[in-house]
Amino acid sequence: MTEIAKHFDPSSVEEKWYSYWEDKGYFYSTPDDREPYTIVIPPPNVTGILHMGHILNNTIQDVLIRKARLDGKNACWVPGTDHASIATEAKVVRKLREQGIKKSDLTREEYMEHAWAWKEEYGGIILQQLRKLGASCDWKRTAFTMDEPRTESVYKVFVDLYKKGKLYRGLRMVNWDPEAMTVLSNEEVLHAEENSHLYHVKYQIEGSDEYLTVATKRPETIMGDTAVAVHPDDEKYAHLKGKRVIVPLVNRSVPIIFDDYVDMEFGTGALKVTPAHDPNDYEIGKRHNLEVIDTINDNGTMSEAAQIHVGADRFAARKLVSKDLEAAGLLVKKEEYRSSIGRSERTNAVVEPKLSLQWYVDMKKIADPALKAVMDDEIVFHPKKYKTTYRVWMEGIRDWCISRQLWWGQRVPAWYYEDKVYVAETAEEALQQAQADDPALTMDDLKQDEDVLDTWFSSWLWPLSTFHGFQGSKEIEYYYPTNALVTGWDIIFFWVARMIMSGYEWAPTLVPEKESYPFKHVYFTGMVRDKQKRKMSKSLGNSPDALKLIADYGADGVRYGMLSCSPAGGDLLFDEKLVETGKNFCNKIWNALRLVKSFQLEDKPSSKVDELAIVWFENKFLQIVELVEKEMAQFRLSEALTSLYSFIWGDFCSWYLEIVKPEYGGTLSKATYEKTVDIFEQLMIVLHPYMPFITEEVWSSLKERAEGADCIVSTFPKTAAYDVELIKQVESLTNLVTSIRDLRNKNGMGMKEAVDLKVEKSDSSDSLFSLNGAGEMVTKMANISSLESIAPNTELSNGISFLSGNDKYVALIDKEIDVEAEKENIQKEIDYQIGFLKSVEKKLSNERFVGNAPEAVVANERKKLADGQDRLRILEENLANLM
RNA sequence: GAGAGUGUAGCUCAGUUGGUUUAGAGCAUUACCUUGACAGGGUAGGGGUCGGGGGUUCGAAUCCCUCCACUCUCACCA
Repeated sequence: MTEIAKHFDPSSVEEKWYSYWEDKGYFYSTPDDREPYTIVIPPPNVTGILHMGHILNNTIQDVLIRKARLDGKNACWVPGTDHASIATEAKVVRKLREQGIKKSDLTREEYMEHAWAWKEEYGGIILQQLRKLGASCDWKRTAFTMDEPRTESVYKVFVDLYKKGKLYRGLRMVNWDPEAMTVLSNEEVLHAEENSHLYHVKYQIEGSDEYLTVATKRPETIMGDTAVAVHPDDEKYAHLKGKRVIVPLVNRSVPIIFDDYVDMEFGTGALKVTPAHDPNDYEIGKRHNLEVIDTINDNGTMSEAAQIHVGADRFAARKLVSKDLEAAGLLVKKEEYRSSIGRSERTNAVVEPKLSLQWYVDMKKIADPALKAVMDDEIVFHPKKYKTTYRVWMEGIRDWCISRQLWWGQRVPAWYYEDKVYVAETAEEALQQAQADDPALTMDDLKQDEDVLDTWFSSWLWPLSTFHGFQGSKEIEYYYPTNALVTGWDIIFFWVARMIMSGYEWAPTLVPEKESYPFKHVYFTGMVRDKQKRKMSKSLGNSPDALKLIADYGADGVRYGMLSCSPAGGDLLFDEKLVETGKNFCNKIWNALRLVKSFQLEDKPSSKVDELAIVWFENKFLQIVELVEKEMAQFRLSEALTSLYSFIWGDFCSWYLEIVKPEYGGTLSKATYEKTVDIFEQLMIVLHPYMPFITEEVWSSLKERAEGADCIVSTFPKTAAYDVELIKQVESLTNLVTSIRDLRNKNGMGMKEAVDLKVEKSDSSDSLFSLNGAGEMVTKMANISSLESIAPNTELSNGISFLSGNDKYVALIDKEIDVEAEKENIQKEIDYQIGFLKSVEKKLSNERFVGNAPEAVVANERKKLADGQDRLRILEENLANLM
């Protein structure tokens, strides 16, 4: 026998098996006759590195994929990365700045060269890291949201939507990020309450000494005021009808207008109107034909139009204007005020409302089928509660601003000539369109839109574009729709909802024979938090280094730890302790292998005990397989893994192996050994999706195998009927063994001290011990010296009586019995039984219960009563014997 | 402002259409055992009136109402 190391060493086997699997092509999928099982990865940022969220997310996907593979399906997990327009651009700009290069000094082409170089250098690191986790992705299919097929898809979709009138260019109030200098979608703005001030400012009424006081959070926008508004029903201001006020500091005369929007109760009931820098003011401005004066530059500094403090940052300007107002005696008061501030998700800059011309998708025109699909469970959300979240958002859906003032991304496929717009997949097509209007036009006359598209405008096509759906590939007909999507709930609107909409928008034409939804199930994972429930973040430094974790505990240990604390959709509190449990579990399995391999074999028939252990375990195994299948079908992976953990640690290691284990120096029958290897092997298959490396390693160590007969491609056991009675009877035996161990414990006896066990004759004890091997099993496991059946109420000296199930046992021990302690124990049990019987009797004496409850429930209560009475009687006898 | 969710053992959570021995698991804790797979092991124990109150029901952790506490999402009045 070859020497097996005492501890499992993950590092030595993980790399070996991963490259073996890859070499064998087990991860690769091509369409064939089998049923497909498809998952597309939520593409991580191309320049990102593996963090805990990725570990969670990708472990779950790998479990699903490996299970499908074992189920004989054609499993295909498509990996890829996202170009992450704004995030990557921010990183590239920062790096260039560090090198002393300003983005504004570069041409678009030069900049893109730098960006691609960055992508080549850092891009894909995360995909290497996923391999360390054991992710069985089909790497040949690796996609990138900005590669050629995906870019082509984006252009096709843009043109298609434009032609269908579902995409337009419009002048609107947008969310402007002055730091990234781009517009943001509503979803990219995060609102939170922050401390600020409310300034009360006096505006002089033109041609009068009277003043009107308005309240504002943003005095720096005063220079852009083009009206002051009050409520039409507000009596305090009724006399101002037709009057005008002088805007402080810039001395502009503006009208006093009357508008329902104004809340009479808030502040002074008078509102300064700045149509250029507030969405509501903009609406008011439209209603009253007000001038729009944009006083803030794209970078957040005051523009020429502001007249004063030109060039100062908006927050500096706020202080300056406040001082100016105070100096002019126009600042009535400045009070503390708490209000919600919108910040850019990426740069954290305070978002500036701004009037701008951008491209939008008209979401109301594509939302309906996507909403219906989820409401009707055509697409199933796990957990269900996100259906409501989804519904509310979809019902109130607003148009999606898709253009961004960045360079890293897909450039908007629109070309302009004077006031005409030509939307086309290529410049040539755009020119053709233009020439239809004016044949004299050349390419030089057309100017392409400077903006790029939102990253999500490429990733929302992911389930279609990864299979080259827009290129007319046959593959999509095989793989679409995908089976499951596994992602965090935080991107339900950014990504999940939009993918569903894109599925229903294009699948009907791209794959008309297939269902249109992009995925059947959506498994929303929670956010990974630390033990103190804080979000894991770089700045807090509370996020463990994912790779170090894998190096320290092994990929299987990390996968175990991550899964065992991850209820679907609920946030999960990550604790390194759990990963340690996973590592210990590997070690336990490893030592079970060591034990099995250490058995000395002999060609002899299996013993009765062995036979009982084997038949019991085989039945119990089927029960667990059924449970695991059920749990996995409901995406309760954490529960399935826990079931397997206790089954392997408890039933297999603590019971099965201990039962068949030969005495020290003894031998095991070859037949039992072979059965044990079969059992062990089956356990490795069911555990494989969760812990792929150790299972493959153990599998390969258990016996010699034919080329290609590997655990990863074996067959998951089928569910089948099992003998529930047998399982129960063995459970009675293990309970009996436990009772005897407890008895030894309580009497300070070691495992080796002699115990003679007597069992009182009864129908149930007869039945239990007529089970082949039952007596031998108890004898071996509880290490008793003899086992005998006795007639009820036999007098025995120095015996301790106890109950197991409903049967009375007496243990004769060669030791002084602590009578008082024993009495106390029995009395405690008696008290419990009395309490128990009371509750049962109460139920049974209630006529309405007996009359109304289902017969089975009543019968069960009667059995509970009878059993309880039996037990109470025995306990009382036992107590009496001690007196 | 609107909506959703949560509250069960010291901690993290199960508890699947209301009924299966007067509530379960893991971790933590306590006692003991342990030179023959594993001290990262084993055996056993203690610990909860299921957030409070009310209701429906023969029967409620589970359904309804109400209150309390916390979390999240969306929308926002200067």
